[in-house]
Amino acid sequence: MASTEEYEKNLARPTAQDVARLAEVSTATVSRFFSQPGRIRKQTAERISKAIEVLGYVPDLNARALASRRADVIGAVVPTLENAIFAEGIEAMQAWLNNRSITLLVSSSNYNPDREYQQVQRLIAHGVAGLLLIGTARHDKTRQLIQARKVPYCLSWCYRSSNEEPQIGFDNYSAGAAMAAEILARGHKKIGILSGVRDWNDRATDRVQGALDAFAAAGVAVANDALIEVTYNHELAASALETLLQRHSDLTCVFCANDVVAAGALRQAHIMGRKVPEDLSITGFDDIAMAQVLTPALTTVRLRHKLMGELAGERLLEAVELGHKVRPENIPYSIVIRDSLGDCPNT
Amino acid sequence: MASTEEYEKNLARPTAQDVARLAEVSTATVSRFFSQPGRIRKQTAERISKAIEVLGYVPDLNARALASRRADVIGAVVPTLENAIFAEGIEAMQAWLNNRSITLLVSSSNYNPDREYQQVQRLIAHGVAGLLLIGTARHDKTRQLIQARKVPYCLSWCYRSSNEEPQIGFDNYSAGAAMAAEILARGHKKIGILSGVRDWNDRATDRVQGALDAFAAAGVAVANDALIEVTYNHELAASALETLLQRHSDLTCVFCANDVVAAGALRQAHIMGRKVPEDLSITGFDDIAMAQVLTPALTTVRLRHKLMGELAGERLLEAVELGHKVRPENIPYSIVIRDSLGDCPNT
DNA sequence: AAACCAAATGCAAGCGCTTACACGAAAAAA
DNA sequence: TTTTTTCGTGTAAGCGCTTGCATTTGGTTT
Repeated sequence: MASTEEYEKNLARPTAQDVARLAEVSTATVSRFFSQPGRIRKQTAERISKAIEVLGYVPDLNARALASRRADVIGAVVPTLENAIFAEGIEAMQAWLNNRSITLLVSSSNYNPDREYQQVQRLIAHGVAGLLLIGTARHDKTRQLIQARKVPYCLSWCYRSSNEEPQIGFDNYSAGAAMAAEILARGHKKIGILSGVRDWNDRATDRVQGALDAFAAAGVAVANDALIEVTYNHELAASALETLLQRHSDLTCVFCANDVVAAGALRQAHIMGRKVPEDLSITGFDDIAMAQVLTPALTTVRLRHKLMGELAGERLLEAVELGHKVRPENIPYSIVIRDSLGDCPNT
Repeated sequence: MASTEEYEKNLARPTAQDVARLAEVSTATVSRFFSQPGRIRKQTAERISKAIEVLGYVPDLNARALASRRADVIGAVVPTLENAIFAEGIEAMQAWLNNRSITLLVSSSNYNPDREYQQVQRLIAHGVAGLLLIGTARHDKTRQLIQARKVPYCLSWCYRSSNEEPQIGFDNYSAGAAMAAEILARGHKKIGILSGVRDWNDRATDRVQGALDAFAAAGVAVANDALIEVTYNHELAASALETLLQRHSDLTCVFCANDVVAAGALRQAHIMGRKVPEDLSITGFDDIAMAQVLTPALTTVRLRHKLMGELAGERLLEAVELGHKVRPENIPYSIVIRDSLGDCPNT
């Protein structure tokens, strides 16, 4: 029965056409009801409103995007949502955008530039009006694609003054140096570093380099084999700390490039019977929620991930609406002194 | 200069039309190049392929969705990505779906049923082919909307045999009881509970109820004021534990309905000088990554969040393609015994 | 009451793609 | 060879919406 099918279909997905018919107006008016409600006579608006209600009409955003040549969607490609800093930032950005009825389309690259390119392509295929990317390191073709499509975009979680591209994030280099200064101020001379994987990751690179340079400037040398790279993972960090202490049992402080690694290190230090901070100091980076609940509570660099997410939403939307580049922002960090960093025991 | 504009526009967003022209075929063939590559002569396919490459063509998924009446998009509404269990599960689901070139559109309800309804509406407006929701508690109108649009959906992170709807998740009630059994097996009689907020949250409700019933069945009463509800937050959990111990200083074990709360409790116990597990045992729920890095390492219920995410992706896609309901799955949990649960000290 | 002017609506042409249906050519069967 | 199939492709009619332009409407002004 074609008629039954059709009836059911209409029941299932009422269109603007249906609304128009019921409200006795044209589809143009229904369309304006959404886009420019002020331009519609109150009485008409009520009829439309009632028709929408009665039919359970939900506008088709795909059709809208196609017809209007713009989508109320902004895209983001993060390395992974399993990293709490990205989850937090993205969550905040999404909340901010949703309140302005724009959709955030998120996808993950798993720290892989090839996948990032694919995801960017996919987001562009979805017609995103703007794009949030993480960090500065990526394939040229990714940048080219974005520029060719003239999609407003910005980099996030990073802020390198040397970079021309719009960035909303943190100066990881300087933050790394600042934490190093705290460490130096407590008299530490034998220092180890647990870095994140720096390949294709400017945040990890800058954090470590900032610290390294600060140590060097103070005349404190960090041996090559006193720096170990670890992927974002507690257990690997734990065993890395073990290696570090085997190589250099005289370390009094370990600078960790993120809180997850620091947590693993903290755990391992405990297992190895090194009291933190009495025997060994450990510092983190990011100030994720877990940092303050660890024992001892983690001294770390606080980065305002949520603020960053909101700001990114705001600036990206602004750029989309005004049609210019994203206004960059260097978001200040701060050092949170808790318990895991103490004075150098040999002093 | 209209011609310049047009030129630039064409440069920026080549269409299937442009590809067709360059490859000297019709747009129908270009379309088939994507949807049924096997049906195209190799030689033709190569011309199209080259044209796509040359122009940097990216298909417009909005137009595709409109014309084909189906979108390669599945939607999910989670309470929040800041909760690591959801971040993990969604990440896994997304990875699974992306590998099959379907997009996962995620949004957050912030544990608010009204927002959940809005988000579902938004996802439907985007034309999602399937929908993932968390838990069983929601507004009726949300369910009605989904059913009216005939969108395949499934509930996740929960599995209640009493529920008719397709679910892919865990039997929280029974898992709660299982952990309670472990606690009872170690001789604990004075037990406190740190629950999640149970209102509109069936997972928290079931976990606690399962434990409560198991305790009762063993003749162990949990005083009304020995159960405190806490929102998902370390600090609140810490102060809740403090309250709990003030009210009942003789507690030997605290059952926590999630790991984040357990982490806060662990921290607070340390601050209050109660040794875990010698003086006080604490159990968690979820087995998030942090659980094993805490000191002492957390005894908790392991839920396979990633597996759940992948399975949800698989089953949802299957349901979309085959046009039937989602095949449900009760995913087994397990108890992970680590250090935070010990024998009752008074034994 | 006529004349005028915003304001409110309708008309209709697409947006970029998919997909019956049709059709000619090549391959298989007769 | 002729007749069927099969295959590869084109034609063209939309999908549900927006929007420039034309038209109508209702309220103001004279």
